Amino acid sequence: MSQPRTAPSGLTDHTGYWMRMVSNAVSQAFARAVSAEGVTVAEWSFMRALYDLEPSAPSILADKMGLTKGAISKLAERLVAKGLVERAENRDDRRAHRLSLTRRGRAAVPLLATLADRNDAEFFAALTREEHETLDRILRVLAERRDLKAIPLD
Amino acid sequence: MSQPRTAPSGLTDHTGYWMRMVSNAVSQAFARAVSAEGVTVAEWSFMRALYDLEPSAPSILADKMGLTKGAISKLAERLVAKGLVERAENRDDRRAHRLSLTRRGRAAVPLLATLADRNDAEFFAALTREEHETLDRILRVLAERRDLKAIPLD
DNA sequence: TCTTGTTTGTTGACTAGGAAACTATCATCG
DNA sequence: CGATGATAGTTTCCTAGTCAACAAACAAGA
Repeated sequence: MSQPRTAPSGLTDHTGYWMRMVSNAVSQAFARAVSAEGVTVAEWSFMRALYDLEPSAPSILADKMGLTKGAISKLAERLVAKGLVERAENRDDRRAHRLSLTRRGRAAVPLLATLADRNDAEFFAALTREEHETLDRILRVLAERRDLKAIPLD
Repeated sequence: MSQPRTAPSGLTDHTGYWMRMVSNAVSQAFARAVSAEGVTVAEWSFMRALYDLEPSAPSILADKMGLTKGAISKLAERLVAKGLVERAENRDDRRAHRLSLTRRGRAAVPLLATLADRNDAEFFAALTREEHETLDRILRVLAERRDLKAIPLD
């Protein structure tokens, strides 16, 4: 339909390409925003998850966030070092740890949430209300059909 | 509108969150597909760009792909090592190099394009034709408004 | 109980990319 | 011409993940 038979499809012919492009841009913009508060996007995500689930085992977080346990282990370590998260032993099962937010960590969540709100709003401001809703709906459909990790949370 | 005033917005309240989720899933699926051919998603992207633009300077590629010149430098090196890309000196300006696909590299593009087609089709099969078109349109709008690098290509 | 198997989390080796310092080349203006 | 500044790529250091090997703790059956 487009070109003579010899031209292979191009990058921009694929929805996945645009998806990656836009997704990267959103994340980068958000990364910039939260870096002013001294955290990364992954750290925000971790803290927000804990906010609802604490105290929670690393493996649960890994599942919710779609990261490996190795990644969670290191992420938790960074947050502990920053004084935003604390690790406690579990008396019943000493393999399992229990992670929770520190007072400081918990206090930071609403502020970061505000930044996230603002970033999202600014980025998708180019869309009409209807387009935005449609986009949301489609993304959720795709996520559900694919049984992507990190489902609910809230 | 959602909860009482004290609950900060959650991760899943943001479109950017779902975007990252879905985008990662598409990319991962595609990464698996192309890895069978011994290349990564970034390498495919690089090769596909060169397919249309060769011979091309690294800086141009960096611009098209939205990567830093450092990243391109390393990416090119990997592809040269794999025998898929070659680097030539530019007689006029010896700072600038000219990158092109080798015969093997060029030959691989149509096959990889087929894999990309299939991956995209499978992933978005959950959508109706209309939804798919809408999604495409919205993503392109967002990309353009944000003046994202890596515009046309084809 | 003890042994075998499973689960939980950590660690190390590796990959990929960004930021900034660095090198080499070119351009320009005195 | 020569100095100064701009430009093209490379390199180094850092962050952030994966994967696979691992150690510690638990579970369950002989």
